[in-house]
Parts: sequence; structure tokens; C-alpha cells
Amino acid sequence: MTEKTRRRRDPEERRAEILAAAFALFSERGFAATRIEDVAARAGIAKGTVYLHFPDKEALFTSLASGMASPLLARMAEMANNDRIPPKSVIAGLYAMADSEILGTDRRHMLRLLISEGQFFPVVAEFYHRNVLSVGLALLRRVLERAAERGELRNPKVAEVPQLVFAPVLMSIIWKSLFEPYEHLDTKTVFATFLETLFLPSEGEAS
Amino acid sequence: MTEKTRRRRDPEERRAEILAAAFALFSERGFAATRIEDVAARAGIAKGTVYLHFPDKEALFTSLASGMASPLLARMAEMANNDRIPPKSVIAGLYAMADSEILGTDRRHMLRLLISEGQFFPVVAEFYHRNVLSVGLALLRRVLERAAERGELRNPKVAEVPQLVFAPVLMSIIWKSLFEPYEHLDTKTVFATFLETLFLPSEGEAS
Amino acid sequence: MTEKTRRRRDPEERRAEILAAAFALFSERGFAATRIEDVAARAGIAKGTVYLHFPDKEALFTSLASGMASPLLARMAEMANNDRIPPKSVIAGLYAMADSEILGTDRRHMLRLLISEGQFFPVVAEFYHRNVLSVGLALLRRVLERAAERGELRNPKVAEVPQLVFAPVLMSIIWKSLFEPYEHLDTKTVFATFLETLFLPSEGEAS
Amino acid sequence: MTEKTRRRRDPEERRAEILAAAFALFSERGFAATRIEDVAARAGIAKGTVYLHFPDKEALFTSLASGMASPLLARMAEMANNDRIPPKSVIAGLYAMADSEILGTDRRHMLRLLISEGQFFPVVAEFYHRNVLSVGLALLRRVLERAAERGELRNPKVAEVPQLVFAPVLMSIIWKSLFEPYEHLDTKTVFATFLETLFLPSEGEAS
DNA sequence: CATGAATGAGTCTTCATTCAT
DNA sequence: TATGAATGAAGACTCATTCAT
Repeated sequence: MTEKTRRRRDPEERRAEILAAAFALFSERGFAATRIEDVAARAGIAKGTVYLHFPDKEALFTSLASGMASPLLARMAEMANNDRIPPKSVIAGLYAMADSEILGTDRRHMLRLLISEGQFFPVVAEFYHRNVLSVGLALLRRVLERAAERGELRNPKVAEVPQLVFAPVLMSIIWKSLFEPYEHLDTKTVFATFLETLFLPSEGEAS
Repeated sequence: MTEKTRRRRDPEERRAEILAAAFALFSERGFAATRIEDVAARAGIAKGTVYLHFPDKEALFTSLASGMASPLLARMAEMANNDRIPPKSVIAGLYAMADSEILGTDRRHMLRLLISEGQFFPVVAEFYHRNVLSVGLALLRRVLERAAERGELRNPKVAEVPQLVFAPVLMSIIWKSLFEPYEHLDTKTVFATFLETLFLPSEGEAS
Repeated sequence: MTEKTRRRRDPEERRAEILAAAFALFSERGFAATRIEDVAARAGIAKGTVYLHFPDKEALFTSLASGMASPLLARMAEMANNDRIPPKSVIAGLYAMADSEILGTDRRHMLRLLISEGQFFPVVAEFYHRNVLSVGLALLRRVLERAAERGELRNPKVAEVPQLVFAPVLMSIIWKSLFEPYEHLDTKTVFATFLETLFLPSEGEAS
Repeated sequence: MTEKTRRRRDPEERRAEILAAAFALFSERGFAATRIEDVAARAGIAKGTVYLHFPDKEALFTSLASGMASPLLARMAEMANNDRIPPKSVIAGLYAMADSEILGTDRRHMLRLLISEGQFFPVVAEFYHRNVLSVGLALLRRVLERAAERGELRNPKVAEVPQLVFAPVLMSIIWKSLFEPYEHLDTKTVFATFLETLFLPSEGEAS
């Protein structure tokens, strides 16, 4: 009875396990170099079983990519929409979150993967634009406009190019992926410096 | 006359043609999805001929990657080392160059490719770190320090994190690759805004 | 009914079928000239299936070579170890067995293949030395020493060079492979004559 | 003038150089694994030049095989036809020659190659049968018959199976090729022992 | 549902042979 | 004659996908 307890799990759970395995392998080796068989092995199931949950290899990638963003985005939105938090603190919080939740985890590999493969998966790119970027940029724009109104931005025009806010995040992901072995990048300093470049010092802060 | 002049070209020229073909296809489809046979076809030669010039597919990529950076870097260095040009103009010039020479051309695809595949080609990553990044960052640091001394930076600490300078370039490349079809990004505005965020307005400039 | 029973056979059986196909083709054409695809076709399976059972072409050869010797060797050992059989009869029996079981069958092709390719498959050569030759020579030496003690050998020193015993077998294999179409070799006479050269006539035998 | 002395050599000499190179490489690696380009390189010429002297790779092999036997055979014939030399000495001389001229040199590789590939080159096999084996066996038969008449053979019937005489030579070639690294074979002892098995001790010889 | 043996299209790479120079 | 760049057929091996069990 304990023998075959592994079979016939909850479908949703099984699906999640497969995605987790795919995530690990895509992160490590990239899309092309990951074999379905390895994903299956890592998920502890047989090759064919993967196909019971996903029509093909691409679906594995698109599912993964789509499912990855939402949780984090929600938390970010929550923070950004809280008008009682000062804009600078919001952005600081977002950077802290990016640092610990993305750069500090395997998620950064997935983001790199998105950067790498996204172009060849229009479904994914469009999904991200619609559900992540549009939303995220709107949030940022709102926060930055609030900051501009309060006279906290060194250059108020930044509010019109909110993409600049996540440029350092992308740069850090790329650096970590490619060059960290050769030269360490201290992302906390990156974000802190950038924050101080965007925002004037708060009152009571030493320059 | 041009018909059968195909045989026995200058080796250097032939090599360049192959690289050009590989560049086009890698840019368009990525490394894994490009077949040597397609590279050959595009170069107007037979499959086997590619192997007379490059030992394998990887070599094609590494050659390409290595050969791509130097020319541009040299021009950038020249500009950055000219102390008679004010720092802000130097950075403005670099952004202009990035905009026209990278973002405005196919080279941006190659850069994306580097971001994507670099991790799996340590030779390339190390080459870039040593020959491009180290050099480029040193240049930027020098320019930024000069700016700091002259009191032109909004946040002098930026001189210690010169990577921030090219963060918007990377962001733009990624945006163009993935999201441009869905939402246009005006890179000139991106760079202009960022420049104004880094630097205080010059005298005589309107904010 | 036999039509589509092709899928999912007993792995051991499938393995044996592949080896049988490989045996036939290697025998006929040699190692280099045999294509995996042909082996598959002959076994009635797809190319890829071969690779489910053997890691590569070499493994096919080494498996084949290794698996080929034991059965016969065992029977020979049994005969040679039976001290109640007079030495001359033992050797006669071995020759009879070689004649009918090797020279008279496709196995002789395999032996030729071993002679041909063995040098390039050290694994195989060592395997044969350890498991076939060492054992076989020890047996022969024992039999010959017994014969020498009983004064049955024309030249007792032969016991010290038991390799001489199988020299005619190798010669016959080579002859059959290369020259039989041009000139028949009667192996029974070869072995009989050699036997009479090694051994003195038994009592009661006419010279 | 010394510059291009290498070009335009005597065709016969050039041909010989190519054959020598082919011999070395075929011996070392076998027929399939030897590339024409390597033969050319070893002969110090360009790939295409080989084709000015031999129509294809096979011709290289057949030429080589055909040209290899004659010189040695001639010397053997000379010895065998000298009726003043006692038969036993003739055979002893032949073994000595085989030992020093074949087993002791690279020629043994070529003989192994003949054994290996001969089957797939009927031209070669037939050539050898007609020009080497027929001749050689006739010589041996004659010598053995002379020995039989003189009552020097332990088993006079050997004269009817002269192939037995070269069986130990083949065995030694095969042993050296495959098993020498694992166990040394002393060919002098092999031949001496076999000689004493074929022939009765000469008068004045100790057994 | 789950399995994993089987499939075969797809790709890299090699190398005998040709032929313009 | 000699060269060696160019060719392209050939073959080993991979892996996404299917499907009988």
C-alpha cells in the first residue's frame, strides 16, 4: 500500500511539481538544452506523464513564464498603492524586494531566461507586456508622479520614463549571470546609489 | 561573371562572409535554432566549407562575439579619453552612439544574444569582462570622477557604480527585443532623461 | 497478428535481436562499413531504438565480442577437464568442435572480425585475453602436459607452447575468409593431419 | 632555386613515398580510419596530389597490398629452391625470415591488415592467392616432399597440407597485434618448437 | 492516469573526391 | 604537375513526441 502511494497525485500538485522541475532545469541550462526527460526525472515521474499535463515543451515554458510573475507583482502593487508610504520608501522597498526575491534567488535565472527566449515566444512576451509590464509601469508612474508632486525627484521627468526604474534591476541580473564569477557586483549598493540619484535626500537625511 | 566566381575566395573575406551569415541567423533565431547548413546557405557556400574556417558551431559564436565589441569600444574610448570634452557631453555622446550604432542596428540582436547565451560560453563571458567591461567601466569611472570633481553630478556616488550608466542601454535592448511590437520605447527620451538625472543642468540650460 | 506485435518486446529479447542483426552485418561488411541504421532495419526496429539498448556503435561491437566466446569455451573446458578422456581425444574433440561450431558457422566471421578490429578495441582484446585465452591456454597446457607424461607427444616441448594448438584454427579461419573462393581448404584434413603431427599414433592405430 | 626543389619529383619516387605513407597509416589505424589527407600530409604533399597517382583510396590499398609480397617471396623462393640446403634448414630459414622480416617489422601490421580487409578487396585476395599463396604453397610442398622422401618428417602427411607450415606465423601475427601488451609471446620459441614438431631431430642433434 | 519503449525527423560533423588556379 | 578550397553525400547520435500496455 505504501508501495504505490506516489501514483495518482492531485493533478494540480503534479502540475506544480513538473513546473518546479522545469524551472530548475531551464534556469540552469536554458530552454534548448533542457530535455523533457530530465524534467520528468527531476519531477520523479515518467516522460510520458509530462505530456498528460502539458501539450508540448513550449507550453512548459510559457506556463512557467506566465505563472512566475503574478505573486511578486501582487506584493509590489500592494506596496505601491499604499499612499501612506512615501514614494522614496516605496521604490526602496521595491528594490529591496527585487534584491531579495529575485536577485537573491533562482528567480533571477528565470528572468534571464525570459530575456533570452522571450523573443521566440510571442505568447510569453505579450503576456508579460500586458500583465506585468503595463501594470508595473503604471504603478511606477503613479508613484513617481506622486514623488514629483511632492518635489522629491531630482529630475521630475523621470516620471515619464518609469522604465528607468527597473533598468538597474535588469543590469544586475545580467551582471550576475555573466560576470559575477569574474567581478562581484554589490547590488545593494547599486540600488542604494540609484535611489539617491533619483530622489533628493529626505529631510533629516545626511547627504 | 559573378556567377561562378564562387570558388576560391580570399580566406579572410570568406571567413567574414560566414560570420556575417552567422550573425544574421543567430540574431534572428538564436544559437540553438540556427543550423550550420543555414549559415552556409546564407553565405552562399556548402555546409562543409564552414568547417574549413571554424572548427565547430561554438567557434562560430565565440568568434562572432569576440569580434563584435572592439570597434565600437575603441570609438567610445577615444571619446571618453578626450578631457577637453565636458563629462556630460561625453556620456551624451556615448548614449548617442549606443542609440545609433547598437539599438538602431542589428548589433542589438547580437548583444541580446550575448546576454542570452553568454552564460553557457564562459570563454565569451570572460573575454567580454576582460576586454569590454573592465575597459569600459574604467573609462566611465574616470569620466564620472571628473564630473564629480567639477560638481556636475547630482549624486557624486554614481562615480562608484559606473555600471548604472549602461543600465538604460541594456534595458532598452531588452525592451526593443521583447516589447517593441506591443509598445514603442523612445530610446532618445530614455537616454536624455537619464542623462538629466545623472547630471545637473549645465549653465545656460533651461531645466 | 505478427504484424504489429512489434512494440514493447521483452528487453532481453530485443537486445538479443539487435545483437543478432549487428552480428550478421559486422560479419558481412566489417565494423566500419556497417551503419547503425542497417542494424536497426535488420532487427526490424527504428534507428533510435538501438540506442535504447546500447550507448553507441562501439558498445554493440564489444557486447557482441564479449558475449560470443563464453558458451563455446565452457563446452571446451568441460571436455578438457575430463581426465578420463585421453589427451589426443580431447584435442581431437576440440578440433571437431572448432570445425563444426566455428568454421562451419557464421561464428568464424566474428572471429575474423575480432582479429581485424580487436586491436582498436582494447577493452575487447583484454577481455579476450583474460577470459578466453588465459583460460583456454591453461586448459590446453594441462592436457598437453598430461599427454607428455603419458609419452604420447611427438615433441613434448609443445606443452610449453600451447598456442600452437590453435594456430591451425586461425589459419583455417583466415583461409576460409580470403581464399576459399579460389581454392578449397579441407579443414577436417588440416586438423587430422595436425593432430597426427602432434601426437604419436595410438596403439592399435595404423600410421 | 632550393625553394621549390620539392616539387616535380620523379613520379615513381613520388608514388613510392605515397605508398610508404599509406603503409604507415594503414598499419597504425586500419583502412577506414586513415584519411587521404593524412596520407598526403605524411608524404609531404597536398591532398590532391595523391589523386594524380592513384584513382582512389581503394587503389592505394590494393597497390600497397600487391607490392608488399613479392620481394620477400622472391627471397623465400630462392632459399626453398636450393636443393643443397636440407629441408629442415630451409623451413628453419623461412621461419627466421618471417620472424625478422615480418614479425619484427611493421610489415606484420600490413599482414594483419590483409587478413582484416582482404575479404572486402577481392582483387587483393585473388592477387594474393595467385601470386603469393599458390607460389608459396608449391614451394613448401616441394620442400616437404623432399623431407618426406628423406624420412625427416615426423608425420609425412604434412606434405599434403603445407598450409600448416605458416599457421604458426599467422598465429604469431595475430597474437602480437592483439595480446602482446597483456602477455608476451616468444616467437623464436614458437617457431623452434614447431620446427621440432614437424621434423625428426637431425643426426647429431640432441633431442 | 501513468509508464517508458519506440519512433524518426533533425543536426552536427567527417572526409573522399573534384577542380579552378 | 601540384595545390588545397570547396563540395555534398553519408552517418552517428539526440530528443520531442506518440502510444500500447
